[in-house]
Amino acid sequence: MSTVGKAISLLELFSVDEPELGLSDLARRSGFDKATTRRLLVALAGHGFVEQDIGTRHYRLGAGLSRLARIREARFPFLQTAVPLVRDLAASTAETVHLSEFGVDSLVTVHVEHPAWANRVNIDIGQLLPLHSTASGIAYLAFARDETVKACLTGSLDAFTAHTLIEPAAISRSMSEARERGYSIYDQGYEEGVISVAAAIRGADGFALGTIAVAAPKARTTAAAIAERGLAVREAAREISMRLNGENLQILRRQA
Amino acid sequence: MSTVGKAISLLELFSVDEPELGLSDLARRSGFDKATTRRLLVALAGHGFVEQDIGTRHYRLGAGLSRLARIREARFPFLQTAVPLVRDLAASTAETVHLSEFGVDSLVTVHVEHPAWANRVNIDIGQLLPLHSTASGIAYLAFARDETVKACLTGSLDAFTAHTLIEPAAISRSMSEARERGYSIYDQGYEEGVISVAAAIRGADGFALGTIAVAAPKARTTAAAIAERGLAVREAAREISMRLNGENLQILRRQA
DNA sequence: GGTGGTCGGTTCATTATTTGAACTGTTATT
DNA sequence: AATAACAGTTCAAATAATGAACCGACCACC
Repeated sequence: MSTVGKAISLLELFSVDEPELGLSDLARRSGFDKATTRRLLVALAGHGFVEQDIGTRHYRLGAGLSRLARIREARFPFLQTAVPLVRDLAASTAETVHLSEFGVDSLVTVHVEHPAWANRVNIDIGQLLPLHSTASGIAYLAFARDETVKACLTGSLDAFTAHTLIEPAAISRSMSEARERGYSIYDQGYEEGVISVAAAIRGADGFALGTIAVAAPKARTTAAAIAERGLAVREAAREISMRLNGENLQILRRQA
Repeated sequence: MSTVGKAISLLELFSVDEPELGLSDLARRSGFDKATTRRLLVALAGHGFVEQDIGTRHYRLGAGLSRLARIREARFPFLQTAVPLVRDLAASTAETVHLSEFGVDSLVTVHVEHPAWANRVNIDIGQLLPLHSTASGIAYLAFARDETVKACLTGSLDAFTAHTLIEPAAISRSMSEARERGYSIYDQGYEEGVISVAAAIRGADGFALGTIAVAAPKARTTAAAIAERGLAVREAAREISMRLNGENLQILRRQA
């Protein structure tokens, strides 16, 4: 692995649940030597990618990341555009709504709205969603580039529950359905007792950029609710796509 | 420079004005060899820190950065907390309001609200603000750790205009004033014709984390307006600090 | 329709950086 | 007072990064 890859995988050890980690802990979890880990952390800290708590000496993600993320967001206002619609959808469905963006080979959860219920589906920001076993994943694949689909379907796929689709043919069928319907449905593919609907947010080229999804405990979810939510999520995704592409056109026009 | 540092300095070549860059361009600007640049980009792309436009083959900042920034933001909801108050302040002052967070050795602009005026102070997200020559910088230094202040005052300081303070004694005096008043005033220290007021956003330990500032064309700014804005910005900073530290207490309580 | 310039991307012998076992010193626990 | 876990450092050995030269593709210009 390249040194750069090692440094980044250190960053990826941080999560919403464990936002601060000590040196030894980082070394242990990454598998790198303590000296190596420290050298990488110092390099990262030098550019503000991590910062160290003065008191505990623990490390956490730094402001440099916020800076770059905001620059990205300025060019490509995915969050800004989508979050209000995620909120609306969360309000109208009273279930967990989450927004994801495609990165490397899975979907990255970038925003979540949770309902007030005690019994609800909990999703953390930063969580990675596999493509073959989630409603979001299927919705994404339905409008993804051929090479992305192929990369996903070749190689063995993990079965997280008894309901997870691991046959390429079954996944393809599910994708086709999602494409026709405009939204995907996945029944307990990633976790028992959770049913989700999702729709793809698409770029100007028609390919999927990310997804918006509603996840709910299966126990209180009727078939009618699924159909209703499907339409709502499809509508939200369409609206986000439209606003995004409108913005993009403006940007291109300004550059020209 | 470490390989990691090189990779990060590639990322830092992207800005709001130039969010997409080609390989040769990146190599030229970074001073690295084209092959090196490419290797670094591939490593970064492997973790979603950059992505490549399929059409133009240009590179841009990737979704992996958004992911990590959101994880950071979940632990430390600086933006979420501050942005509404930045908006309020922008509405009431009708001037440019910007929010910064400290990173490495300068302040990083993480949010900006611009007024509708054609003649206004323009600030980009991601822009770095020097500590000694901006209202934000002085406000930050007024409540910064001694070592940060010392690091800033030792070494030669750039004079951006004829008004920039470059004497450590003068800067210290300005800091003291800001500390007593609760906000800083800087008259054309970074750019001619711009006058700003700023106040420090402080953590639970009392030290500054970042700043909120109002910047306006000097031509339409009266002394009375400055005083009024000063109080408003101080109040906004106090409110943000309170909300942040309240949140932090909750987080600590949850962990205990 | 050739020609020179630039682009993105690749190769591989040379070179410089990264690595990690062993070390110090500090702090919390028993 | 002993133990253990922690953060951080050192330096010879091992490994990964480097960059000049290369390819093919594309574009503009004479």
